[in-house]
Amino acid sequence: MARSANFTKDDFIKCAGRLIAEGGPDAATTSAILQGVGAPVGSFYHRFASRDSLMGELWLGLAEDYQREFFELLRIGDVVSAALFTPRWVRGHPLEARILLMYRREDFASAKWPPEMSKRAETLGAELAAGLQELAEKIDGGSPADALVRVRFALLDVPMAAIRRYLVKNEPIPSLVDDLVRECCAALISPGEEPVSGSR
Amino acid sequence: MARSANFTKDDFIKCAGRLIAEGGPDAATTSAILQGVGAPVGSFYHRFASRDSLMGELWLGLAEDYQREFFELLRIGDVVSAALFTPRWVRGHPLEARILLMYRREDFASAKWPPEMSKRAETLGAELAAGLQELAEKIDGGSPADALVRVRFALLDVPMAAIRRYLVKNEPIPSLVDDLVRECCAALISPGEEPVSGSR
DNA sequence: ATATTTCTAGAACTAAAATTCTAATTGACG
DNA sequence: CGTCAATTAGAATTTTAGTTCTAGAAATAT
Repeated sequence: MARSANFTKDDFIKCAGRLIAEGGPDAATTSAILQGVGAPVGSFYHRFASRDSLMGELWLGLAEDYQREFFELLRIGDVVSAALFTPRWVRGHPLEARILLMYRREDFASAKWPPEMSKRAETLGAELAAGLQELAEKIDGGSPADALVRVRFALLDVPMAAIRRYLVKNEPIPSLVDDLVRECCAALISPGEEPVSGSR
Repeated sequence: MARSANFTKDDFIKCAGRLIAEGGPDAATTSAILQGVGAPVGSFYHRFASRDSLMGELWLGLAEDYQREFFELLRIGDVVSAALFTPRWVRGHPLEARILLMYRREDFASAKWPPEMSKRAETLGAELAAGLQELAEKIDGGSPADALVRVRFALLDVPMAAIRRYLVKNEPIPSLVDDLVRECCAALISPGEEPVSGSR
C-alpha cells in the first residue's frame, strides 16, 4: 500500500541505547542517533514525535522488563533471592543495566514526556510500591511504614548500591557483591522461615 | 587602587548552589545565576574562566568539606559511627547534601574542568581510597581486596543508598535510616572489639 | 499506468546557552 | 585633578541541539 521502510523504530532505539551506554543520556543527541543509524532527520521524526518520546520508549521498555522479572521473583517469595535479582540482572544484561541503572529517570526526560508515557511510568511505580507493600506485611519490622522502608531498602537500594561502582567502571560484577547483598538482606529482614542459604 | 567590587565570587557560587539544590545542575545556567545575583555577564566572566570553573569550585568545596569531616571520624576509628556519618551530615547540611550527594561529579563538569581542579578531585579520591585501605587492614574480610570493597560498601555505599530517597523527595532523614545503616554495618564488618551500641 | 500513501531527504528555522568583546565607570593614589 | 587598574555593562557572536517543512521517491492496489 506504500513505500517500504529503510529503518525501524527499533533501529533508532537500539542506537540511542548504545550511545547512552557509552556516554550517558546526553550523548544520545538526535544527530548522533541519526548518524549512527545512517538515516536522515525526516525518517526520525516520521516515527517519533520528539527526542523525548524516543527516550521515553527506551527507558520504559527497559524498566518494564526489569520490573517484570523482579516481580516474578517476588511472587515466589524468597526475600534473599529477590535481593540478589539486581546483580544477576546486571550480569545478564550489561548494556541495558548501564542504561537503566546508572541514570535517573529525569536524565531521560527533559521534564516533558508525552503524558501517555508519564502514565506508564506512574503505573510502574505504583505496581512496585504495591508489590513491596505486600511483602512488607509478611515480615515484622516495626510499624507497617517502617517495614516497607526496610523491604525497599533491602531489596532495591542496597543491591543497587552494591553494583553501581562496577556499572560506572564498566566492569563485571564480582561474586563478592552477592555476599554483601545477602548479608545485608539477612540482617535487615527478620528471618520469616528461611535461613540464609545461598541460591545463586 | 581601583574600583570596589559589587559582587564576590562567593555570591555567584552560593547562588549556583541554591539553583542546583532546587533544580539540579542544569538549572544553574549562567543566565539564571546572573539573574539571581543581579549581575551582568561581564562581572561573572571577570571572576570565572567559565561556567565549568564555577561548578568545579562549588563541587570541590563541598566534597572537601564532606570528606574532611568524614576523615576526622575515621581517625577515631569507630566503624559504625563512621557509617552513620553520612545521614548525620545530611541532616546538618540539607542544602549542601542535595548538591553534593544527589548528582554525579560529571553532572557538574561537561567533561572539561580546568586541569588544576581535576587534580584536586583526583587527590580527594586518592585520599579517600587510602583512608579506607587503612581501615580495611584492621578488619578481617577475606582477601585484602575484598576487605576494602567491604569497608567502602559499609561506610559509604550503604549510607548513601539509605539517604538518597529522602534527598530526592526533599524530606528529612528519619531515624530509621540510622538503624538500617547500623544493622548493615554490623553485619558487614566483623566486630573488631566494639559491639553494636547506638551512638546517635 | 496512475493514484495513493508511506517513507526518505535534507535544507532551513528556532531556541537556548555559553562566551567574547569593547566601552564605560569608579575609586584610590600620586 | 588626572591616571590607572579593577570592575561593571550589556550588545553581539558562536555553538549546539532540536525541530519544522516542503519536495520527491517508492511500493502497492486499482
